[in-house]
Amino acid sequence: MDKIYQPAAIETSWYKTWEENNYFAPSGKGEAYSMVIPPPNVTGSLHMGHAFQHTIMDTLIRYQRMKGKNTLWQVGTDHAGIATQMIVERKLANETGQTRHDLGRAAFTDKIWEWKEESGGNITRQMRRLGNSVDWENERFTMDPEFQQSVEEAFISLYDEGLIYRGKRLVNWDPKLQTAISDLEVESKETTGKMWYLRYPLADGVTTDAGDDFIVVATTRPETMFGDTAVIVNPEDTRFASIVGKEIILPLVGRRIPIITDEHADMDKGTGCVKITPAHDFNDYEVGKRNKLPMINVLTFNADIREVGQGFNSDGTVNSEINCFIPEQYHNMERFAARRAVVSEFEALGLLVKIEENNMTVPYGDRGGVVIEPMLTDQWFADAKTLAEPTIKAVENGDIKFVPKQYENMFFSWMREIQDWCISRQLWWGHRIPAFYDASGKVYVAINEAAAREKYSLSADVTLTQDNDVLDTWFSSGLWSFATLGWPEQSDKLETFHPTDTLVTGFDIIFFWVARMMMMSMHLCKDQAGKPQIPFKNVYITGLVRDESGEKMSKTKGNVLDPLDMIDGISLTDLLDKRTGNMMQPQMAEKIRKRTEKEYPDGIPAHGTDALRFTLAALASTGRDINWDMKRLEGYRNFCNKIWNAARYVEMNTDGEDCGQNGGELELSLADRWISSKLQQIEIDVTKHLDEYRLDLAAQTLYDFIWNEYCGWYLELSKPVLWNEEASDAQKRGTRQTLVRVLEVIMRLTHPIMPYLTEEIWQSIKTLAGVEGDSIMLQTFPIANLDKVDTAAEQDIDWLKGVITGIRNIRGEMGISPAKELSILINNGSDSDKQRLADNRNFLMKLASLDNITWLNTGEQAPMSATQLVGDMEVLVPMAGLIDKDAELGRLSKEIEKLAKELGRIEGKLSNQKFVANAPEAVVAKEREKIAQFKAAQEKLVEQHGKIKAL
RNA sequence: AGGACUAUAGCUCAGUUGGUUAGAGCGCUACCUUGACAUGGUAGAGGUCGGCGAUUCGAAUUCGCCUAGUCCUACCA
Repeated sequence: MDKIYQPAAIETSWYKTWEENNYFAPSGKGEAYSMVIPPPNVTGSLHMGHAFQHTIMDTLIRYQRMKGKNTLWQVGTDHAGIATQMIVERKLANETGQTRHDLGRAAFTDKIWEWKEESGGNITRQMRRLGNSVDWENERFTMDPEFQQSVEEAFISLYDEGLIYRGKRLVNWDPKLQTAISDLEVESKETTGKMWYLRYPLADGVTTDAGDDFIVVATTRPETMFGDTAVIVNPEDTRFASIVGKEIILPLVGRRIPIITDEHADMDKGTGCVKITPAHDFNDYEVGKRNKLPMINVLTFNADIREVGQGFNSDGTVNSEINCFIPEQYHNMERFAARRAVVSEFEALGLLVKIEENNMTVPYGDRGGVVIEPMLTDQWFADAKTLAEPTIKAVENGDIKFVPKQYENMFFSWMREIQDWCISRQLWWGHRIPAFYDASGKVYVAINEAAAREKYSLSADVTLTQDNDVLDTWFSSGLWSFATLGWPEQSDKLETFHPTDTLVTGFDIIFFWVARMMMMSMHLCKDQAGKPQIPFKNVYITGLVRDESGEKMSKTKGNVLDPLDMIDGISLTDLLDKRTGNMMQPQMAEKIRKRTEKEYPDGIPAHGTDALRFTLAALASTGRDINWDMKRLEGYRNFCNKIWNAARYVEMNTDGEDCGQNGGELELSLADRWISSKLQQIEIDVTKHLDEYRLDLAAQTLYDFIWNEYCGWYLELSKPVLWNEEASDAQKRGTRQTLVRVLEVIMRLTHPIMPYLTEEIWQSIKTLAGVEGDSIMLQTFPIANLDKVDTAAEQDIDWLKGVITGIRNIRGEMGISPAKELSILINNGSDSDKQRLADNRNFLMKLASLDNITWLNTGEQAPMSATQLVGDMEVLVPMAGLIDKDAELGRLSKEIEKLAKELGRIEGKLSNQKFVANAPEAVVAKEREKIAQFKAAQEKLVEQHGKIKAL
């Protein structure tokens, strides 16, 4: 073994071995345990968030596999409709200047498939490097023919049940991408806008009670006024009661529109009069439906003003009666230009009353980044309310649990208010909706044209054309948990692995994905008894991985870290290229460059997969975002090195030696019994933490045990046995065996988090440890054996540590070189101290670097010494020639002061009658014991202080 | 506007049912190339647990209010 841990050398080959031997596939034996990966975008690449989630999932699946479960980690990728289409459109524009319309639908989707082939391997390569033990043989892609079929089947059956419908509705429309999007894809941004107060003249010479021949309405979007079809006032509003039922003449257009009453008008807001534009505002749309108002669409699909509006009745049918006139100077005007133009015209006409600054939130498309328009279009919708109902119950009654639990509230509040889900998208990349239309526009839903003809008994002379729209990406990923297992076919796999056990994902897609998967699964999947099947039992919600200053990682900020760069390292030049290359806003490049040069002047060194995974696990406290800390990664890289070197030590001392594999008498030292005893508790703790998704605590437990107990104390304690020529074969055998077996168990305990290092070490020591097997990943997870718990040994070692630490403290504080061998004396020791001293003399001499220990009997005179107390026993280091008087006085004072402070606190407590009366006896007794002990110690130290001072 | 979460050492974070001398890593100080490891070892400094109040014999932990920050949902004619 090399002196320095070199991760790259061991990490590349083991993954290949595992994969080639098909260790990742379900074993077919034991209880099932399954997870699905949240399918990443097929053309994307993994970021730190993925690395984080994949580490958690891989740790869980490796742990369950080692526990003997029949494990499946379902892997695959998502076609990610809008995102992928945008990437390829941009690429096309950059390379040839063409748009997708220049190519046509078929040629363009071919281009996307090409791009998928080209870049789709990226993710899977990264996952392999991260050590993810997914079932590659059953990799799925949401656009695979089988998956496609599942999607169509789901759509058709929901349609046949009346849970999917088509209709003309107001939807969120992205004018840049020219598609409908769902509520969830809209991001609200806070901005300061303006509110314009406009005068609408009353028709027919009517005046208000105040004597005005006009009313005033307020709006933030004047350009939509071309589509106004009513003005409302509150039915209770006496100010306007007299003009209800009268009409106004819409300026610029000349259309007469009615003044009606509706609850929506708030008497205390604005002027109390509200203009209603049902085709361009969600509230107005509702008002329009309630009052059967016509709707006039005045915008084109890219949100310019139309030449003539489109009139509809409130039920969505065409209304050819209504006057849809739009003045010529506005034709094809961009929406914000039109806004300015309308305002100036109102001003010119003397109809602009005032302008107010107005804080408001404006909706933006999360992909296109432009302001969303409510747009009246024909779309497909899913009846989310009906679908949501059983999922709410499933969470309420605990069939599905969220970790951490507070996300359940978030889930409930959304699900109980859920709106119908717009599932059609005007894109080319995705699952084309299996719906066909005849010449009259009548719709037929079936898997293909032939099926449609048969299902609806259509004669051959009816021409059918398929719907041009595709389904929302989340519609298909909503089927992920069961469509990947073969649904709608009732496959064995589906039966074995569904519902899955744990879903690990980010809170940002609880609504997008988690909730949808629950709705889809519970509606479409039934168990044998016909009961709706949940997609998963537990949802582990992870936080976000942020940069060191707590900012979200994003390309535009230039603070993105690629997990592979943590693993393999990257030079500054390459890192700069990566961060500043191919930017949407090149002006940011210089800033990012400076920032990167400052943060990583030498690039990023290699740390290895295991260190990265351990770091992510250690940071994974539930319900909290992670601020990435490069120092932490370094620390855990050092931890890997520590383990590596401990293994080297073990190998050096056991390889070719008798470790008792073939029998022979064994004598275990106190240290051997102690470390074995401690190990049992660690096994219990790690198991508990992993079962409770506390990977951070599991990692912390392992770190502390391995570094401090095993390496820090036990390896040191093994030396006095192994290097002692007087030790017997049985003693050496006992220590060697303990050394190697404990290490072997540690490797298995740690393997789920750090697969590579543990496999490498395990392979080189398995024979010495007397175990057999091809790979650590197929070994059993350690189970505590309580027979090995040895409380006496643990107490003895605590005593030993106390003596050693006491002497080291004197050395440290007094500046005595560690190389200087000391003669110490023991005073006021009990019989058990004497026994312990006799048992542990070797350990003590070696670890405290002593050349002599003298036991003082009662009454024997001790030379002037520095003193450390271990219980009542005094450990004395003679001062002569070694210790400065003032330094020792200082040290003693410090100790005395500490004790005094503590004594004051406890005495206060005990003098409180209420405490003594009310606190449990054990607590009071404990305090009394402490006080006695501290008092005795204090007295001794004070006496010592006095003696030295008198010198 | 409603809700959730967070606030503990210089930094990043643990602290499970109230009783610990409040912990870890990194950083800092001093000393040390001792035969696994300087990606190391030993010792040490550093905290009125955001503020106020309540409950309790006892609060970092429970409750209320406040402050600061993050996020979500809704509304904004």
